[in-house]
Amino acid sequence: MADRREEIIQAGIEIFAAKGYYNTHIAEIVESVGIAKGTFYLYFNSKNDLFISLIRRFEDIFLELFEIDILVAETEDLKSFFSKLLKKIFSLYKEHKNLSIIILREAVAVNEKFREEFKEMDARRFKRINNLYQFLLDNDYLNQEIDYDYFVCVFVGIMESIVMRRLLLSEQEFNVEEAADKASLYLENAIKK
Amino acid sequence: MADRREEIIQAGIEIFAAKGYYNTHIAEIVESVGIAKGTFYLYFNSKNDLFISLIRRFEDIFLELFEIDILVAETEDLKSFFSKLLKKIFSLYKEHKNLSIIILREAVAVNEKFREEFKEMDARRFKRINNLYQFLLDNDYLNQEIDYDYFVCVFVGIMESIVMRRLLLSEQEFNVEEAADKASLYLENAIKK
Amino acid sequence: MADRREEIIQAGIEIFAAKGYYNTHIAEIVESVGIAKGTFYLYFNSKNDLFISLIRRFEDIFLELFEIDILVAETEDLKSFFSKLLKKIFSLYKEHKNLSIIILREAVAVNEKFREEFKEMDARRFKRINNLYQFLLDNDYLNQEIDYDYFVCVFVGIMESIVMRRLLLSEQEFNVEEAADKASLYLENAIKK
Amino acid sequence: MADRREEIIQAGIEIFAAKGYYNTHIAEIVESVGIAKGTFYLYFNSKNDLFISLIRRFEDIFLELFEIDILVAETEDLKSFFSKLLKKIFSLYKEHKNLSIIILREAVAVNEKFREEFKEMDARRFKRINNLYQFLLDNDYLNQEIDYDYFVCVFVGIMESIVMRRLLLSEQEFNVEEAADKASLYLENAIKK
DNA sequence: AATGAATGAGATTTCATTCAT
DNA sequence: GATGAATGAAATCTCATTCAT
Repeated sequence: MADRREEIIQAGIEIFAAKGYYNTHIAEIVESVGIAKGTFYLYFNSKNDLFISLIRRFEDIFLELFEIDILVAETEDLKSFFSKLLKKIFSLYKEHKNLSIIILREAVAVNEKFREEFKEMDARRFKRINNLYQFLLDNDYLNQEIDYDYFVCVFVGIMESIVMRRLLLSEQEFNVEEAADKASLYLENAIKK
Repeated sequence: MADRREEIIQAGIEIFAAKGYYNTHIAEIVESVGIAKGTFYLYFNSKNDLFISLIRRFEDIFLELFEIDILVAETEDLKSFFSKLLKKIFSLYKEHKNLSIIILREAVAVNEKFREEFKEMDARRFKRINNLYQFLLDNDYLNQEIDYDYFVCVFVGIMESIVMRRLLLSEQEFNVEEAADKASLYLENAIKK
Repeated sequence: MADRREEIIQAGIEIFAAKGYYNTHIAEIVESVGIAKGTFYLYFNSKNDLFISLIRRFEDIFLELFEIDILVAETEDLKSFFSKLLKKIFSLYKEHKNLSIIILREAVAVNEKFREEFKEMDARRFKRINNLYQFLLDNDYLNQEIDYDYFVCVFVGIMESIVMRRLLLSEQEFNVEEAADKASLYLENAIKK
Repeated sequence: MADRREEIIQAGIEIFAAKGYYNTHIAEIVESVGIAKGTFYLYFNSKNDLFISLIRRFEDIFLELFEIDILVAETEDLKSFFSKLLKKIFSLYKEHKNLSIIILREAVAVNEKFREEFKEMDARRFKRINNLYQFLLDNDYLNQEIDYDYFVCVFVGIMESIVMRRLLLSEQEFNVEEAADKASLYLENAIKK
């Protein structure tokens, strides 16, 4: 029986990703886990509450991504830096595909409450990307005309567009290596001096 | 009384954008228009039907965007080309902010049916961006390492990320000129020879 | 344009028979006639009113059936009497198949109001069959053990059962001659001295 | 609290019989049972579903009717055979008067789907009456001019006509003994050699 | 006479949540 | 902790009828 809460979260990830928030019913989740409806409410206050937990779960998992210290240490040039970073990012999205679907497709749409949650998470993410920006600045890799806010927008935009269209909406196997390679080429060109 | 159908569409755009598909109820739409519930169903078969109409409306409006012939004619260099194109794009998104919210935030999330509708539209959009790509190729602006699929991903990703974060999720006034300028700089650098 | 009222009645007969009272909508009737909804209400007070008119129409058409004087005049024996009578009856049902469907299938079911209308009609019909009964009695054809009420029940029951199962529910062509022949055999045997 | 499903079925039988399918609303059924609307849908998928269940219930109850083995064993002559059989039939209709109303009055009328359900049931019933026919044939009771299809039509027609007019549409107490006696007289005469 | 856009009461059905066991 | 029958507010959609033109 392990951890009931975790079982529910896993079922939630799978079903929310497959059907979307409003087309997922508590009945399905509890059936999938093999528990009674009442039991669900011992572990979560509401359907809403479970969904928020999934957003948090996403953040927990993707938190480590921008701990770039290790990357930095072993970086020789800008292209290989981006390539390594994107490989990590894409791999994580691929590994947690369902959770990614929930975040990229559902989280902003569902309702105002989740939107706020999402915006806060996005802000925290942006802060972390700041580390990356600082690193690039400090190492004199950055074209001085670049400004921070737009750099993050561009970086996240390219990354999410690839994840969305190559991984989530596509029926073909997502090739992490190739995607990282192609994208890093754009990024390097876009911002190098 | 003008055009009832159009009145309903306008109300739909506003309310779907504000509350999302599932939190928008026919009752609110008809109240907003000032008609009876039954009247709504004279013009649309269902809530679903109205939503689909909004997706189509978006496509109609944004169709012209990638008719780049005029742009092409008056283009001097790659940066000013992108800048002009993005100014047109961003202006249109800003002008149709609510419709944009519906497309970028709701359309993929609501349900499988809309997702299909959205994917088809996305495919048509990508085809049109092909014109842009061909133009760049023909004019020898493109780095030969660039491949088409990723170029479109990057282009759309940057564009949508800026629209999403600067226009839709931000509370501040969206500066079209600035956004087009910054983004075109990245794009030029990213793909020029 | 002939007679609007009659056009509506004809459309009503066809559509009520095909779809039943509650699955027939005024919209369909007026569309079939080629008039506007409002026009319908110039000729009938309500959907109900039209349906009542159809019940009356049935009665008008079937009224002549039990004017047996002519039959009586030319009758030689009981079997040929029944056979001739049933031939007339079955032919009329066949000719007015849709109206018959409405009476036999819908009229009792629809609602309390129609039920009353139907019961009254049934009573009038029974009275007319009385003529038949008197004729048989007067001619000393009837077994004395037979009583009137049950004779009518039996007569109408056999007749309607054949109409219902052979004409209305069956997909095969209804053979009036055969049906009249078979049924008259039973009837003759059942009541002859 | 006994059996919720059964309580709903009993309420359904009563109310459908009194008001007909389209004038019976879920609200009335649940109020009559004393449950909430949602509870109804725990036991039946729809109003339709409940109605189908009632048709099936009718068939279950009336299934035994044509198990004529016992009757056959104790039969001396044709008249007393019919009389006993009809007594059983009429008693059952009387006992389940409301269910009988639903079948004889509503089932064919409501809609195409029920009509199919009804036709299938009618076919099964006819098959069972075949046993009766065979018995009569085997015992050399039947006039050889009689053919099967019309015999069933006549038998069912007489029976249903009596049930309809004497039990369902009449306000007077239905006398089973008398009805069986009268009808069996007709039947015997109609088919005996 | 004829129209048809508009009405709105009311029907069926859904589903997150509760709570007595 | 676990259950699952029961809830009931609320949503979508229907359609006979009206009435200003």
